[in-house]
Amino acid sequence: MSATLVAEDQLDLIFHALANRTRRALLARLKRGPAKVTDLAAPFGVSLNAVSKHLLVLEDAGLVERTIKGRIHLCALQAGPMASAEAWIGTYETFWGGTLEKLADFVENNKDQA
Amino acid sequence: MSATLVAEDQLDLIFHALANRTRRALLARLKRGPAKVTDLAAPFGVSLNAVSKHLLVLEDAGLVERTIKGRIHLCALQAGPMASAEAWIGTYETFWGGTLEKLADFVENNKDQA
DNA sequence: AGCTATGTCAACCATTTGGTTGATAATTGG
DNA sequence: CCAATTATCAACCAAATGGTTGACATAGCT
Repeated sequence: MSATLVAEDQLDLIFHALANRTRRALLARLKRGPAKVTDLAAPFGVSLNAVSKHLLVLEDAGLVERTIKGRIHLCALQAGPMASAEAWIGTYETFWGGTLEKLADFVENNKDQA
Repeated sequence: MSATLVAEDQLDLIFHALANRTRRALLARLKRGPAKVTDLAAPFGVSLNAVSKHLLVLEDAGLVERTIKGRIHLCALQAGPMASAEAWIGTYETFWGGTLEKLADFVENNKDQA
């Protein structure tokens, strides 16, 4: 357990975690459900060890949670912390314009299946 | 001009640019309007040179645009590329739940001043 | 018990990062 | 013209990144 994480510290961790395409791909894979480390590594052209390290980074950012059962480490997506990142970026929406309207449409069209 | 930037390349640049708190602070400062390099550097405990390098990173990501007028480099916020990052994160909203509703409220309450 | 599968740890390596200082180029004001 | 301002360039440095290979501990299977 770390001490209370200041907002800036958390943003550092999350944005850094997202700044690598292998890690983004891992997160994308985890959308389809939890997976063990070997299965996560399979589709990538990198070693199991490399993936193991990427998972540590993702865990540090709170984006992946691990459940150890025997020798299997089941990794699950924890998207929650991404909300902070999205909120930060959200404060810039005014500066690229027109987005609030598109957003309104999107929300309108997806209200039911939320 | 670089060759066509694949989406993943662009996300690499943007998330990396946002993964540093000094750079985030620079962007935050630029919300209040364009500024020259010296003025941008002033509030930070780092050298002018360090800020100069951070600005290069931000320019690479397309988040800052520079207008050179004499010896003054006027730096302006270009938030546009953040939309890609927000869109990417947006595909995870389903996984942290309840956000679509909050979003709907937000959009409702800000429709007028959009 | 013994082999195999799972995953981490440790050491190593090249490159990048974020910062520094000092020198240099260019513009501007007295 | 000279001095000061603005900002980059170049070299350097310690630390972090992203990757590797090899060794190790644990857990299952036969």
